[in-house]
Amino acid sequence: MVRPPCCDKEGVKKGPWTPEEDLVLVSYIQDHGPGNWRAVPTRTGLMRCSKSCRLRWTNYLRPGIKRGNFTDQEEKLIVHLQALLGNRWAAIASYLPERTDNDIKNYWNTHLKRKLQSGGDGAAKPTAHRPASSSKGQWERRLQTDINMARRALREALTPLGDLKPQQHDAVDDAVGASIGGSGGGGDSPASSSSGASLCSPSAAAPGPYVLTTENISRMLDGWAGRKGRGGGSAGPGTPGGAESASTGSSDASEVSYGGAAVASAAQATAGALSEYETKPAVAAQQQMPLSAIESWLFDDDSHFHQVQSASLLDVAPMDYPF
DNA sequence: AAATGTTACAACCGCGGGGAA
DNA sequence: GTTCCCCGCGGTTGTAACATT
Repeated sequence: MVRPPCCDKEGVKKGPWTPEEDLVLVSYIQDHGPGNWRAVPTRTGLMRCSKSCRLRWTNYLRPGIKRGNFTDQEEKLIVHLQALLGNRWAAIASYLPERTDNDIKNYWNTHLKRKLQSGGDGAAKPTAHRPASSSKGQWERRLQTDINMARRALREALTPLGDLKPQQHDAVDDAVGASIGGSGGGGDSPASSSSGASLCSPSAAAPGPYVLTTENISRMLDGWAGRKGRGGGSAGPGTPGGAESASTGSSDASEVSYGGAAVASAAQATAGALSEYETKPAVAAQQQMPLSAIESWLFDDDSHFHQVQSASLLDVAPMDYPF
């Protein structure tokens, strides 16, 4: 078997993607669906390696991505999940359906990490409680306490989403359910973390229709058309359409002015077609996993939490988050 | 207004796992 | 059972945008 050319080979372009490249990629995926990334560069003629194509798609072009500011809810959720799961961004991303792992990772590194460091110092780093000198039993007890506290914190973070009773929290449940269904308890959600769960796009979910596939893509393409029409682009090539700037503070698509109608409508069609590829697995995942696992984990176990807490909290510094 | 420092984010790199041959 | 390929993940880097001096 001859190994096909790889990223290192000459002629492979690197750096920011141009709108044209994005368009090529999107239209290819429209026709063939995501996957088989290896074939994408050769079939599209893109001078990019397969990895780069996949990354561009999953982190930027994929329908259902919310860009722009993180809400307080999201922020808290990330902090709690990070305490719970560590730097497993893909797993964390599966709880935030419209965010990519890369986005979350970046946000953590730029905002949250610093916040935690400045606000809470050592005490705010639950995963850093590595027992240098404590006995194994103590360590395990401590770990268990951390887990329970993180669990409780997560539950508290989730609760305001709709003053949810255990059966009512749609958005969280959808995300959580899908992710758990994919991960099978291990926490890792191999193929689904970014492509599966994020596409189950909780239309019923919390704050408005932030990310429907068509809007996302059409905004992007609209931006290209707009800039082209205006004669070039001042926005960086890596941010086609300035989707994020258009959506800063609000993800309401209605705020975006649509200039390039033709391209935008083409994009609508594109996104519509894409949603076929994208939503099926997500729906399947949802059907498989009726998302009760996290619920029971968060809610049913509360009594146990109190037991553990009262037993071991006395000698363990509580996690406190500075926000 | 220019220079410098800081922040935010897109993209790259290397590694490991899973599946097919 | 082994090898190879593809894909996904997490860490890291590069750079544009923004803020400060």
